[in-house]
Amino acid sequence: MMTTARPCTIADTLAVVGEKYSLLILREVFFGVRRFDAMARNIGAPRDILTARLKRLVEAGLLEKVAYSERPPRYEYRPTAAGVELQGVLHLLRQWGDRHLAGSPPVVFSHTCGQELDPVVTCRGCGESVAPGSLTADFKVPGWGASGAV
Amino acid sequence: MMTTARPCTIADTLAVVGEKYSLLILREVFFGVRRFDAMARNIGAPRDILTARLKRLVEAGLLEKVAYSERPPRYEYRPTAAGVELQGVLHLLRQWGDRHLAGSPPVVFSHTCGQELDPVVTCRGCGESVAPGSLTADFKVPGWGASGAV
DNA sequence: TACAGTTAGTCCAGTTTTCCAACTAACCCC
DNA sequence: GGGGTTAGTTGGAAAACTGGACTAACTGTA
Repeated sequence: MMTTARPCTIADTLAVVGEKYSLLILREVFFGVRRFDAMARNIGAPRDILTARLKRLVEAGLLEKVAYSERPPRYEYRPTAAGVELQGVLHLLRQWGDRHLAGSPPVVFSHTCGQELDPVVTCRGCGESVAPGSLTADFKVPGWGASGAV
Repeated sequence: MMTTARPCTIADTLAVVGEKYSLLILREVFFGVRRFDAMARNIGAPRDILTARLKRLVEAGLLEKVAYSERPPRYEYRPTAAGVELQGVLHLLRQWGDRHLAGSPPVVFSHTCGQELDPVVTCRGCGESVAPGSLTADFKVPGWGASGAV
């Protein structure tokens, strides 16, 4: 009888950034907002929750806490390289919402190429977009499915 | 005084798929697991929570509930086109975890091109990858920042 | 010196959500 | 009739979230 959940990196990643507000903290940090008060305002998160989330993100290596004042001690939060790697997730979430939810986009991004950003997930190997059905899953853990198209 | 949170499509999207287990439901559905019991097992989610999440995802148009048995009435959950569009998010979350969390990947995906999938977010306009700093944000709502690099 | 303002939190009581296990309902197969 | 499958529902305890007030250590202004 199967009693544990599927071993899964997506679930593991969500254990780090899947709690309420965590991805919104990263959003703010990418917008250049790096201080506690401004984050609390922009996100609309309770301050104690924000404290807890920042702590978690620092521990997980997505943000680093940097002093910008000695007295009184004051810190700001900067994205690490690992944190920056999650920017794509935010682009895709924004794209999905802009496409499927009511209302006009509150922010538009322009790429250096001059075009408005429309993000596409591609395969690094061949450069083609990753279309549904273009993948084969190979499960490495016994009991959790064989190879199959996704 | 600013009292409301930043208007943001990312936050709006997370209101739909940001609750605990929602993205894992989509993961299962993409693996072809479409029935309640199997989802509950594979995700490890409480059954009442699963019920609530499935309801929400159906209402939001990400899944559709399709009868596969008349008597007794039995339904399965299939991804809609809008649901499938979120697959990229899962690929990126998995990639991030495979890179930054301990343990070896429990699943590996192969693209039709023959290579192991390493997803990259690119700009549809120019085909180049979306590197940090290669974007300019243009805020459409007054009071929420001017143009700036991201 | 007094006083308002800024910044980064902490604390608390009340509400909401989640968790877990058990239970129901409607079937099928033997 | 008994056991197995499937899709939920229910209820009580535990955990998380909420909003607001509060602290501490400054800065800048009059």
